[in-house]
Amino acid sequence: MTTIRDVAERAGVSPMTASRALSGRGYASDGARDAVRVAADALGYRPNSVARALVQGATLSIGLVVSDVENPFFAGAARAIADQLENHGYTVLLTNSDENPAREERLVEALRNRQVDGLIVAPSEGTNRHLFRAVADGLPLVQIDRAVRGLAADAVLVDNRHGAEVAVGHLATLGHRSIVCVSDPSALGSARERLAGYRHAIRSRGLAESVAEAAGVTQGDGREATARALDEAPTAIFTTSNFMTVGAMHELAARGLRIGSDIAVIGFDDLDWTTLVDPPLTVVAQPVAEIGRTAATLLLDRLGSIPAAPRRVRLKTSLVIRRSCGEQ
Amino acid sequence: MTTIRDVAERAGVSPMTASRALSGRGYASDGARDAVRVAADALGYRPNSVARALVQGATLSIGLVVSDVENPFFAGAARAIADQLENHGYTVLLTNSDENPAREERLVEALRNRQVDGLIVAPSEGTNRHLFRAVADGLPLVQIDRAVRGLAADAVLVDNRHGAEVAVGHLATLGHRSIVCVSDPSALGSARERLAGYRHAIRSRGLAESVAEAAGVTQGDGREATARALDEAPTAIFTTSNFMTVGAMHELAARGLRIGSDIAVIGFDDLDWTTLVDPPLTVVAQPVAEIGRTAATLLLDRLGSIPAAPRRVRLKTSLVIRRSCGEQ
DNA sequence: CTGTTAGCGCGTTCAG
DNA sequence: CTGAACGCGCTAACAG
Repeated sequence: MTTIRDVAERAGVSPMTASRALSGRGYASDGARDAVRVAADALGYRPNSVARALVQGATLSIGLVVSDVENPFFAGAARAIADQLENHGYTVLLTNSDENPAREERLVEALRNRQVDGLIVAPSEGTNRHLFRAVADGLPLVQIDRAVRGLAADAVLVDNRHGAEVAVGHLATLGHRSIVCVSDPSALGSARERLAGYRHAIRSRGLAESVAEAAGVTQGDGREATARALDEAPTAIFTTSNFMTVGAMHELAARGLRIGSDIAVIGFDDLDWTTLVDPPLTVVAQPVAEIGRTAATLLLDRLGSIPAAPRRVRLKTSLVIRRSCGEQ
Repeated sequence: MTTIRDVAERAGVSPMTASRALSGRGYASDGARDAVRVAADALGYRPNSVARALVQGATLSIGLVVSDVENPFFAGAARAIADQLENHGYTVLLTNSDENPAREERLVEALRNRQVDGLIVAPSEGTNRHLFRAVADGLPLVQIDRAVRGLAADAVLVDNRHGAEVAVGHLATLGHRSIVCVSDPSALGSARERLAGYRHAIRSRGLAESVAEAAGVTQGDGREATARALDEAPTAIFTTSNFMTVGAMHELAARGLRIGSDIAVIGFDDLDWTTLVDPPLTVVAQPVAEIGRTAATLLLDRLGSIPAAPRRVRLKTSLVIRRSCGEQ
């Protein structure tokens, strides 16, 4: 490994001059600058960010904790976050919590040991003392998709409740009176809000509510919950996330129920394939990339300046009407 | 920030004893060990991995460069890689190259500056001198999905050529004589191999080959290529990747062509939704998680021992027959 | 504009 | 089993 000393020596200057010449911070004569650059090039010098981080107390890296990058929602957010942060010189350390608070705690601790300058987390429900600790220690933290109650940290969310209300309202307007909700575990903040939206929409219309709550967040859990939901012979299903939607569709297909005619479906989250199925799916779309970009921007703000009051950004969802409710 | 000195002081021992007690390496009396642990707990001590990395010359982090985490194939691989590496104490630094060699080079350099202990890369086609440099410098490197010619590094691939041959053979057996291939840019090694499989299968049967090569790797590119491919009025389409498949299906839907009856389709890569569309898609499935696990394992091997000859692992694909070719 | 000194937090090395 | 000295590669702070 070639160090800055080697470069300085070859260029015939002191390490400090070399450092200044390369970093561009501080003064350096043009001559020195050139000589150092030439030497660095010749030697294939590669600055050691670890050493720099130790002395400067900043690693230019940020930790990202999602529940699962395989979930297209989080993959999309991760992508947008990484792009935005990389533009500002940061690197993203990616981890998956699997919605497991204990695992999340281990990950957050490991990330903090690595001296990340900030954290973006989709908090699992459970004990989140590690997040409170992080905030208490002054570590910039942005939550996405959900927010921990009482945690004084920024959060980027969507109008889950409203989105669900609009979806259920759409179903009701089409004449559905038996609308069931296939929900992620209500422990999740986002699921809870969507559920609340469902409930409010149902009640305000004097309909009977019926919720099948999944045991977990996977497609399999969604399918199992759907199977239960179908006992009520509903005419419409509202699912609270993409994995629930996939699970529901598998169960419907297995039972030979035709979407759009036998039963209406609205899912939360829009994906590649929602326009590929027949009929194309009506969904509540989330602005995934914008969520990621916003989270990154909020974090960069905090990284760059004095702590302000925690900000909670609610982005808009939109009901994308296609044909899975028998529309048209 | 509380350092190991603070802990040592509180425990009434020297920093060295505290270090030994906490790391478990080297001798430490039970008394000292306990006192140090108590002190560390009380102070909320968090070891500084950056300082440790500087002195030990190892960061316990590895860089992952994929073309796009939003691609479910890479998301799945990334997930498996992260899981496996985390089990061994490593953290994954995630980056997206967008199949852009210049960007890939910047990312690899940035990762190396951060002193990653190893690299897992899905190499973009183009100038890969940065990869040759990395290998020359002795940095453990594992390639996934594709391999750079002449690069002495491990690689985890699938039997692309064979997979494509089997797929095209299946179509031919069903009586198709006009089979078109909607291919990713042939610059990509994986696409090239799949294309070669397609060509071989076509030629060995005396059929006419017809390839529509996409301008890029996105769905949009796939759709555009499909539009061109359709000019030949083929009876079957073989696509070389999941994004190509999505693009093709959009174009077919737009033209009102019914899969399975009007035209047969086989795609490369199996995904959530392939069983949700009607008819369900016949595909060449890749063992995504196994690819990731294997890559991580190869890397861990190199991290742990003396360099051996580069290994090239070819994992098996499998033709999953469903109903998009009019089967059954 | 440049060089010197000092130290980031830890672990290696070597005496005790 | 424990401690003291030293250095990892770099830059902040100061002196020149």
